[in-house]
Amino acid sequence: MKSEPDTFGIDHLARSPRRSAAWDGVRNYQSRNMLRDEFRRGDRAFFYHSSCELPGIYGTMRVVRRGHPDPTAFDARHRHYDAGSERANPRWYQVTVQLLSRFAQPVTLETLREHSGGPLRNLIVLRRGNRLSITPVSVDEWKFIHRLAATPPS
DNA sequence: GCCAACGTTGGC
DNA sequence: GCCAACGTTGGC
Repeated sequence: MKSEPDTFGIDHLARSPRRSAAWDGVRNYQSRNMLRDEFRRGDRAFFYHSSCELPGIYGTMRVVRRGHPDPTAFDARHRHYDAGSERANPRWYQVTVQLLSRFAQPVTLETLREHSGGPLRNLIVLRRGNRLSITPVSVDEWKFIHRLAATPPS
């Protein structure tokens, strides 16, 4: 799951109550479908920092609440307001995540790329032209990236 | 700041 | 349904 650390990074999550926060503001239909339909309580996710000095994976999270309507879409004063999303028929969804682990060292995009011909050849984040902020990760990819981070999978 | 690569919008 | 214009993402 990607986020810009200037807006909401792993430090923000670490300082949130119960190290938990809503993953809101997603305004892409493919990502919305994953938030609404595919996430389950207990699912794990990487926290990826994008559009920053050192893009890459900084830690892991757990989903503590599955998909539910994103309230920021209903708030006319909010940056992510969408008049097309009504409470009776919500357009945008969020999950609640909780910080699980922070990597001692981030696994940078550059490091991920070093394995784009091998174990990470199917990693969607590495795919040219990928524009999704939320992408699935296979169990093998999950384990391999933990080895790169020198942190045991949680 | 630049730019490639996408998604969205809206006229037709 | 097509497609040009525009907006966004995100690495560099």
